[in-house]
Amino acid sequence: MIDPNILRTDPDRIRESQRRRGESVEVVDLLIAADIAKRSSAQEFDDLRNQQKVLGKQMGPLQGALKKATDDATKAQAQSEVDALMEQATILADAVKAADAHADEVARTADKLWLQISNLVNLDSPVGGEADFTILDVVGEPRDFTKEGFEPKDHLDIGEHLDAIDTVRGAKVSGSRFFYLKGIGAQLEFALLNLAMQQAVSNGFIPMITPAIVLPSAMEGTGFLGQAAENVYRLEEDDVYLVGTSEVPLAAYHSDEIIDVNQLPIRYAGWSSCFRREAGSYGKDTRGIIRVHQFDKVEMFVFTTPDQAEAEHQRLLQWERDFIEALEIPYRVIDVATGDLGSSASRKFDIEAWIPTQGAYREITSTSNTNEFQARRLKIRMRDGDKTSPLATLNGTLCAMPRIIVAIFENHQQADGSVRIPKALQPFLGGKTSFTPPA
RNA sequence: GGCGAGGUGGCGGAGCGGCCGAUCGCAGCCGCCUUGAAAGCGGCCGUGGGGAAACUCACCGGGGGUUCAAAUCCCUCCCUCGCCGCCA
Repeated sequence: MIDPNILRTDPDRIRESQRRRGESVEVVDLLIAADIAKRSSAQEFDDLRNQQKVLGKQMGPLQGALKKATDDATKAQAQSEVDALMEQATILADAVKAADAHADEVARTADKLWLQISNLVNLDSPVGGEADFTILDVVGEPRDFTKEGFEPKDHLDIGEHLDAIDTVRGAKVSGSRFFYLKGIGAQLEFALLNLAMQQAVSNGFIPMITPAIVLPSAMEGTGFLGQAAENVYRLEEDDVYLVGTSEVPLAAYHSDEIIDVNQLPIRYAGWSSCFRREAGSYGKDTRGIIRVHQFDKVEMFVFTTPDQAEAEHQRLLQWERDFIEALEIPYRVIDVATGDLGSSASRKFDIEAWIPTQGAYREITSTSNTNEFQARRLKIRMRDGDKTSPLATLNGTLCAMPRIIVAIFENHQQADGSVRIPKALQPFLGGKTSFTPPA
């Protein structure tokens, strides 16, 4: 959620953000009304409760006096005082109960509306839908296969030729959009994991292996139960969720905590399986492993101060670029448009790798600045002197396995069907320089 | 899965149903003392909401209940620890 003060002092900023996202603007007005109602009903409850407490404080001594009374006159006197007080208290108790129930209800309404407000978009983000991104940079030269004299094969052909990817058996065992990484394929993933972790650690990240199942509070807190909910697997029986990214367990790791500002930034590199329902993507990327229900990913996640968030966002982007460049993959960087940010991000940069057989750049990493949005929901604060305030969280993909493997296979394939191994990866593959089919 | 014990402020650890947002110790902060430090002494020392402020309300694992009044009694769920069973 965003700073409630903005709602009270500058609601137009929120309206503008919602408008740029293509989301409800009316909800802002509903929320303003609900916010006022919430505060006034809470005030009513406070007052009544205060009266009840004041009354309650008189009750003890009075009953004590009643007990100690020896003669009938004082006893009767005390008794009548107790009775009168009790009568008042009973009436008040009902009023308190009613006010409490009302305040609760009103607060719930307001809270629910708050969850419908997405993070404030960064005003520098391009406005529009999925196609309205701006291109920030293009790096590397796509290979000219015509000039090289052969037709590039797609990653699945290559993967099958190398006996590295098996989607047929994936589908047999688990259904469509599941796959096996086998032999070279599995080794490649381990090599990528090690390269990614080595880079992350040298950049000050703490490696983390996270749970892949989380409670609703973690999902809610990271903002994945809004529009993104349809893509989340839920285990009904236990009321838990499979994470679509380790961003969720990493963000929630410090939930309900107050972190000393001197410890920031805290950087984690999380490794976990990721699960996505891919609802509403029927027919898209049905071939190969570009869009799958389960994959592994190394994710960078940072807790920092809000004033450092934008600079950190640039650093995350740079680290993503470093990794892609180490793998010698041509790519471009895009500034994602407001309509395609997701509810948590204020700004998002995607890196898209060149995929030769598609003649297109396809998303392989994504880094988001969520400012204080997730931290507010997850109650993660920082202590600066005697002040506590929400901190900022950011996330960025370091290495999403299937898509990186796709990019490596397609971009580094050779005419003879082998795949060249980029230098940076060779130390993690026993010094091997190319992938060839198993004997 | 079964039985037992327990969940209180950064940590430890109290808390007859009203005087408890909570005694005390440690850690931390400020001051005094000291050439400096330690010790000692004095003070401060949870989080959040509302309010300009005075002040006020909420929170003692979560939720519900009893009561005029709940950290304290009842129900329920969760978690931690111990033992047993089962499985890695």
